[in-house]
Amino acid sequence: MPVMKKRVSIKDIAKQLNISITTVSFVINGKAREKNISESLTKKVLDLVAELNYQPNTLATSLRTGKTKIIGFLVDDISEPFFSGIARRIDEIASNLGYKILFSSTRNDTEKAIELLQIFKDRHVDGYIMALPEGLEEEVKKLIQTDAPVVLFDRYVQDVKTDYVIIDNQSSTYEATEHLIKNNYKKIGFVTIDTAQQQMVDRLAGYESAVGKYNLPAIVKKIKYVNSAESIEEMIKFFKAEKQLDAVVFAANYICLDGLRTFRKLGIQIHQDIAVVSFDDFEILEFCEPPVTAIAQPLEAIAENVMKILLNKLKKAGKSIEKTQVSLPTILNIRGSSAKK
Amino acid sequence: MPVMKKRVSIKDIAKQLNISITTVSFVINGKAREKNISESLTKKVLDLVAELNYQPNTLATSLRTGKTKIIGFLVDDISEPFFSGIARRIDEIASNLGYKILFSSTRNDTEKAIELLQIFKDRHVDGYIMALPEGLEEEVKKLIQTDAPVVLFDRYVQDVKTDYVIIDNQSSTYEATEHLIKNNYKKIGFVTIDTAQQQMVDRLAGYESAVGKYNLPAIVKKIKYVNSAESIEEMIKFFKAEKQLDAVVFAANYICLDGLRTFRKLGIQIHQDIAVVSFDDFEILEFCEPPVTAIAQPLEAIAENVMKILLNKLKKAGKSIEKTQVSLPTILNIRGSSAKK
DNA sequence: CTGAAAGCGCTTACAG
DNA sequence: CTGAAAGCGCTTACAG
Repeated sequence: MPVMKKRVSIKDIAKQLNISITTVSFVINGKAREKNISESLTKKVLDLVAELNYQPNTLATSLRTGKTKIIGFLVDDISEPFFSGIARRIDEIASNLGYKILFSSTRNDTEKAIELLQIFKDRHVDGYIMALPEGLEEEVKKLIQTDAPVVLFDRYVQDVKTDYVIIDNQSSTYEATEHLIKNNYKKIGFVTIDTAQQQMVDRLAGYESAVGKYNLPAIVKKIKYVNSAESIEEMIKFFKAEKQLDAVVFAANYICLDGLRTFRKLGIQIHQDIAVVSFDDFEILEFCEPPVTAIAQPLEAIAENVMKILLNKLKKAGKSIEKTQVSLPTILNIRGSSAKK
Repeated sequence: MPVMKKRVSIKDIAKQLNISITTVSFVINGKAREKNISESLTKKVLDLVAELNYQPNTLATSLRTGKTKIIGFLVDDISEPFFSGIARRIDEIASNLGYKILFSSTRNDTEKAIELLQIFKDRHVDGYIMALPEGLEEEVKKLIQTDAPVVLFDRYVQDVKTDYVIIDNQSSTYEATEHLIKNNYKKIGFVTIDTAQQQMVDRLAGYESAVGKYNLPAIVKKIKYVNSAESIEEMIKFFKAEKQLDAVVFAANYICLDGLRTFRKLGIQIHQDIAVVSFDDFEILEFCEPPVTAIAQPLEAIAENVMKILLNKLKKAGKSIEKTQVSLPTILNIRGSSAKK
């Protein structure tokens, strides 16, 4: 029968050394010098801690200090490569500093998103990182008003004053569209979703200003995004109706993925039938024939900036400090799908 | 200046109603009837709880009860579709029951894995779900001996008696290999990693018994897996050396992915130059030209079985109950890459 | 039917 | 230099 080892507590340490738990606590928290605890006693405590492999109970510490060293991370779908790439890097940075990330996906469900935010609060996370889901604007505003450390990325909301890290969406699609134009494409479509999300609005604006500048028609399809299957249905109709298109820009990775699925269903050949550019770069694009040109977001830089801002806020907890807003450049990875016509 | 709202506590409720916190606690925890608390008082408490939007402090509850309603989930890399697919379903089931999952990736680093396990312990997770990382056998054995609820999946360890959910690896690769043989392939390679992980050993065994039965040669490449780049280097050498191969089975998704990358580098055409079967099915396979045949693991069923077992253990906490071991069947998704020669 | 009190394992202001 | 004690917000055995 296995013995249920009782965890050693700070009391056990104190008792064994015949000192108070106060002293033990000071030593453990590195305040020995500050509190003028003798070197010899400090060493004794540290030795016993090591010997018994004492680990403070984080629950108790958190209850007492109000800090949990947990950061909540909320996105639409963590299994999307854009989000999981950022999540990965954020997790790395956080781990090195003793923070743990609580990852959650809303699956585009506002109800669920609110619930998850509540769970974060319940779990007393120290900070929040979010690609703000639609419908959560008010909740997040309230959250920010309590001086909770919140950093947004990917999207921002015009009337919510907060810290965020985004990329330059408008100039990215402008350049990508111009790239197609310079390669002699003249009927360039733009497939996006029907949303007020600022980053999508900006991407559309970039496309529109590019075709506008060269006096080309703006052919835009806004999908009412529910799920992949319905999205493909809508695209099938669109591409059947717009046979004159010689190129298309997809406004985000999941849209592009559904676009590629649509092409497969319709037997449309990339480049041969239609040139393609994707907003967001992901592995499948390199496996297409020919590989697909993509606007790549700097995942590492986004993650690093988010963490830098958040950690800074965590240090100055409570005090309303200046909001930091960062916009990063993207890279256009040019591949066969957009080669000269 | 935003007001820092102080969270309402059980004390506030009690004070406002002029009753003890004991009574409030009983009502909140649904023990009103059991404790013979009058209906009218119960209603009053519930009403005030709703009005003030009182949420018990989970930290305090956890400290007191020793339960956190958190489950630790540990795999090599959560961004692999096999793991993220399972994670997704597990998260769904857990959420519905008020559990939260702490997701972590070891990145094939034993040190890091041990550290993460320690974090789980520190955070007092109620249970553990793991695709047991190599080098963690001893740690996990110890963990199980403390009667901690642990459920493994994907892999199992011969000499660790525990609950697990796996698939029938051996017969899966046997069938897949036989499928190639029946389609007239005679020089079938098998690319795996150099490991003692039981699931990989079993997959190899299935392949070997199939080629053995049909008197075909066993051409096996065991990669010393470090990272994707080195793995590709090894495969380039292998495929250059074994030009006679007319088919290949990749033993796992990440191996297959590196295999496909290798083909791209070497200009090898799927099916035309070599037939391909992948263990694990993932989206890129459908985007290949032609699409790649794959052994699909039943992600949903794996997740559901894992959770069923774990929840069962959680209920009977502490008591050493019988170990449950489940083996599930796979599905061979036949596509163009393995069509008749 | 309801409540006072102990205790989960910590941290820290205060006292000496 | 060190310690007794209060308190974080809960749950629950015990008492009446």
